[in-house]
Amino acid sequence: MTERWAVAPAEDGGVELAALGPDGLPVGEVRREADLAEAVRARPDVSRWVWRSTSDVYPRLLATGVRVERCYDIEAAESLLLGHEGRLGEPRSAAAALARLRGGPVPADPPQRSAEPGSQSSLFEPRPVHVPLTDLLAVYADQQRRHETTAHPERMRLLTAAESAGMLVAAEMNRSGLPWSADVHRDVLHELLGDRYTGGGEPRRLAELTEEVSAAFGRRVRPDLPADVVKAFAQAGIKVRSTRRWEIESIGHPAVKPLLEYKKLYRIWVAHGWSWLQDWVRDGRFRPEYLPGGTVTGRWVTNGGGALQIPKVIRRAVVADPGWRLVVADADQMEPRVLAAISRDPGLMEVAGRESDLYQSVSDRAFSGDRDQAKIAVLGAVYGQTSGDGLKNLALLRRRFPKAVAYVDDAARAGEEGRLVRTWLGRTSPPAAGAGDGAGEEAGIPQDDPAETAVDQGWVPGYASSDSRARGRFARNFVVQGSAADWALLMLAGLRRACSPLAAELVFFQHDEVIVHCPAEEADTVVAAIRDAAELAGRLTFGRTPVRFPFTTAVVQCYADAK
DNA sequence: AGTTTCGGCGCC
DNA sequence: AAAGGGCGCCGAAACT
Repeated sequence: MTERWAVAPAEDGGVELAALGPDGLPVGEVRREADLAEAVRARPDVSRWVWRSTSDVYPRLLATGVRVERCYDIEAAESLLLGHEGRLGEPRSAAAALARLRGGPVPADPPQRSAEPGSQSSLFEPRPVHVPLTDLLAVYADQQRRHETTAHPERMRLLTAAESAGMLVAAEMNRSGLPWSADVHRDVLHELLGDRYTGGGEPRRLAELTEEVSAAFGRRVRPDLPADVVKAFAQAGIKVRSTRRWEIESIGHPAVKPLLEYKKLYRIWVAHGWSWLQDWVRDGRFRPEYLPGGTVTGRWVTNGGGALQIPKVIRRAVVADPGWRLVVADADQMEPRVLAAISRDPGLMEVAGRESDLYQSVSDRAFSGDRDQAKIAVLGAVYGQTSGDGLKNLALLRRRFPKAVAYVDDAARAGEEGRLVRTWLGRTSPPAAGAGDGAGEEAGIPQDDPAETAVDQGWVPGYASSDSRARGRFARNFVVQGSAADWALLMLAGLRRACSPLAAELVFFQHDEVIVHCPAEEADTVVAAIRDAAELAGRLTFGRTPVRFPFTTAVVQCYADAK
């Protein structure tokens, strides 16, 4: 049974519904019913719901305990299709898509809401322009057509389906939250920072370190002010350009040690300290708001709470409920495995076809067993390192894995030349600023005069400007990081499906890592489900490939115990 | 006074 | 000689 229906909340609080045929066109009349959640609950055989926006509709369903199997998120798809068409930056709302279809004035997208601690998802957001279901269906039909005009229609269909699945996962995780012990968090803070208040505001330990730094310099220095620290070093006869860790850690000065300690703890204090706890943790759950596809590469971001940057020491506060466990799963060397899959480099596919440590295998083949050098080389190839050991090692890498390096080199060249690059499934890089025919430009902003721009950027004929080199590095990374994000979406979708008959819940996702919260007796099932989802995602995303996608999994009560 | 940018670091 | 990619967060500094 693969019934597909479209649904749209109506302006009067009711709901519009339509059954869709295999061709995606409505079958029969649009129906009106009184209640969104009831309408969906009454149709358990529907396997895919087509709607404008998951973040608009799905939280309302979840609030009444209704889950759906699959959806098609029209606005998420619009964004991906626009991107593929090289028109990223044009408004992506359903109302805008409709206006483009009908030839009316295209409304700008509503401004992005900034983070608001504790806000219950998107329930109270200002309403977007309402699009009646019949119009929504016109946009949907047009999108189906546009899928067919892409380079790989079957991949694009998979991508919009996967992004939609990600939207479901995100909405469910937004609701469930990450189990969080405020008591443990406070213990950690006290252990690291000491008492919270010492008159001035800094916790005790930071105040002590400020004294130590000042004593070392022989004058009052505020370690949290880079300008002050640079000046203090200068007065001590040491020239530093900044106070970055890598720049000052090798300096032989007594202020360095307490200064670095201060920076580390200061970071914890301001980003994940007591006020963070107050703002983001309620009823034993940390509830960030996940935004799938929030980055150009398709990686997720979170809106507030910094959920994707939880410091290792703070992870002690992530604790399973009594009788429950956290299944923490981390994909092993995801990016080079993805590079193997997309480049089809025979040598890299061979080492990525094993579950054993990929960097070790690469180093055995090309770096005389020096794993660290191999890892630096691989990551340098993916990130576009242009100096240091990475560059030297890149030559070794290129000799053994020519197709893999050529793949990212080609992407880099495309980026330098201002061409678009795509992930394996077709997510597309944004056009370079000032490039293209103006379709992707902001209205009212004139394009730079090419000659003037070239002068400004120090462009010399025959050489890439620093700007174009930056675009090259971006594009090089984009194809790998983005294709990895493609794969991760499919993995998440599969895992979500496997968990649906269980009590287990997905509670955390961070690029290549997932956490499932489940009753202890389900843990083994979940571990197996993760492994299966990863392998299935590999086949779905990349087709037939020898590349394996192993996970390291740990069944723990506390996140910090997983490493 | 309010808004934007910068510096530095957290995560992958 | 030479800046490795993607993000979010915060306070301070710089701005309007």
